[in-house]
Amino acid sequence: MNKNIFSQIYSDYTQRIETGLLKTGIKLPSENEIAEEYATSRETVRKALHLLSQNGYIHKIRGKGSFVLDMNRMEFPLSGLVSFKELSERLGRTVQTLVHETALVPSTQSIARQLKIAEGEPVWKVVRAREIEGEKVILDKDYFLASVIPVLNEDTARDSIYAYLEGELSLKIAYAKKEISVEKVSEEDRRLLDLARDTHIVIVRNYVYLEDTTLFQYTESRHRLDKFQFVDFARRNPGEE
Amino acid sequence: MNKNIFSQIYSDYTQRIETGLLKTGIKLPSENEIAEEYATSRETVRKALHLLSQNGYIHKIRGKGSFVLDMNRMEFPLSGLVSFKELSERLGRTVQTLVHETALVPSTQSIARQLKIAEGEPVWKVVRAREIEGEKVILDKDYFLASVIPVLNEDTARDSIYAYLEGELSLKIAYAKKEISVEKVSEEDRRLLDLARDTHIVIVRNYVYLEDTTLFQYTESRHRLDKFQFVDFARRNPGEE
DNA sequence: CAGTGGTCTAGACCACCAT
DNA sequence: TGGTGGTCTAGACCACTGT
Repeated sequence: MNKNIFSQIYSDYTQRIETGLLKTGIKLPSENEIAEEYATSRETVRKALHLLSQNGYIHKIRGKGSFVLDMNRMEFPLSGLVSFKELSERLGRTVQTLVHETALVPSTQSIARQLKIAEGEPVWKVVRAREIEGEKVILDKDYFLASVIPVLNEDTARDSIYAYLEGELSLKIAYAKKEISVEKVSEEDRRLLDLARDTHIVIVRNYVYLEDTTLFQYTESRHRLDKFQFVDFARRNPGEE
Repeated sequence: MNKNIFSQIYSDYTQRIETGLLKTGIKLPSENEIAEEYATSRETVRKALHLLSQNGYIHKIRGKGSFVLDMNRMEFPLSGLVSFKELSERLGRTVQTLVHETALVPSTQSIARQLKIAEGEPVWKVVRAREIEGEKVILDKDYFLASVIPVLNEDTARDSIYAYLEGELSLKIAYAKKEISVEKVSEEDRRLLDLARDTHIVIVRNYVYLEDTTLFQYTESRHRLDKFQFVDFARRNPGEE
């Protein structure tokens, strides 16, 4: 797929680790051996192994080697930039998406502030409820810059907007900022989700940026308390000690 | 401090960005210029810039240059491996720590499972309530492998255990796994925190590993709903597209 | 001691952006 | 066209681990 040697090595190993072909604790071949195997230089191999290490797949120990970590990678509900569709496939659960709204609307004051645009500038508003095993537990409210996305219909909203953006529009998503907090349930939450007597709801605010640093999407993902989980892997940085 | 050239460059720039000396949107010198400035090779500079990019300080654009990002770095309450003490200093708030317990105890079944040790193996148990602006809103329950930490007294618990571990014991913390969820409040929560009529509480479970992949600490950080916030920065990986 | 990963070099070629 | 970052090379030396 990707012609870069280092990302080929990276995905070869992520695959082997995710499928269980390489199990927890297993020692990888040495950097020199992998370099020889791929007929490349050691620095290129190191680039791939560094990425594996950053993402919690392996841990490198000087003088010893690189070892596969056990990070329960199957349950990464919100880490990184993975979309709901990809997630539900990974989890293999009975999930369904109910699209409540797909419309091109002028941005409200609140949304304009989140997306750092002028009030009234057009945005695509998409409201979707996520049903897991028969219960509506997540409410996703997405807002996309209309200047970046020409058309958006309900079918793509039900399927995967990200596949459409990256596939057909070939928009390049670069990075995102996520904020998690807990707030009081709104009237809309009560109407569109199965909440019983809940008083609070987890809110994940997601700001997504393109390669050219344009902020093009703001998402508010509202999760019922008992169905929320977030997993994060972090490494100690050089500057922090 | 650190004799590595790349981490020197890294911390030079994190400092300049954090202090506002380099503001959002500013273009960094080109990689060749920085290399010349530090009398080093371009690949070494690239290593530093890559780290800056991974941690949300800058964004690199091919053909254009590297630019400082605005990631509101002052409010990173839980990202990475930063400790409460470091945080409170950064936030500059009125914070206080109440140590409720500092004891060497045999591990219970539950704790033994979390730390993957045999039931009964000795662990240091530290229970601390965190008071922010007069309200007790966070309850931290730490468990450390006693085989790794010989002594631990209440003074270090009140100050910073991490400074003690990394400074005096020179333990090297390598990575951590964090899990965030929301659960029902416990009787202990009610006793040690200012909760009013809250029914739920945010729980951050933190598993901390050393350089040799030993799991040596398990922490349960229990946050009052309204005082909890988590911020995360994520980049798109090569394998994900 | 040989083998491992960690850092660094001085080049090279490519893809993209501005002019 | 010249400048930028992205990838890659073929070496070098160092720090650490094992035997």
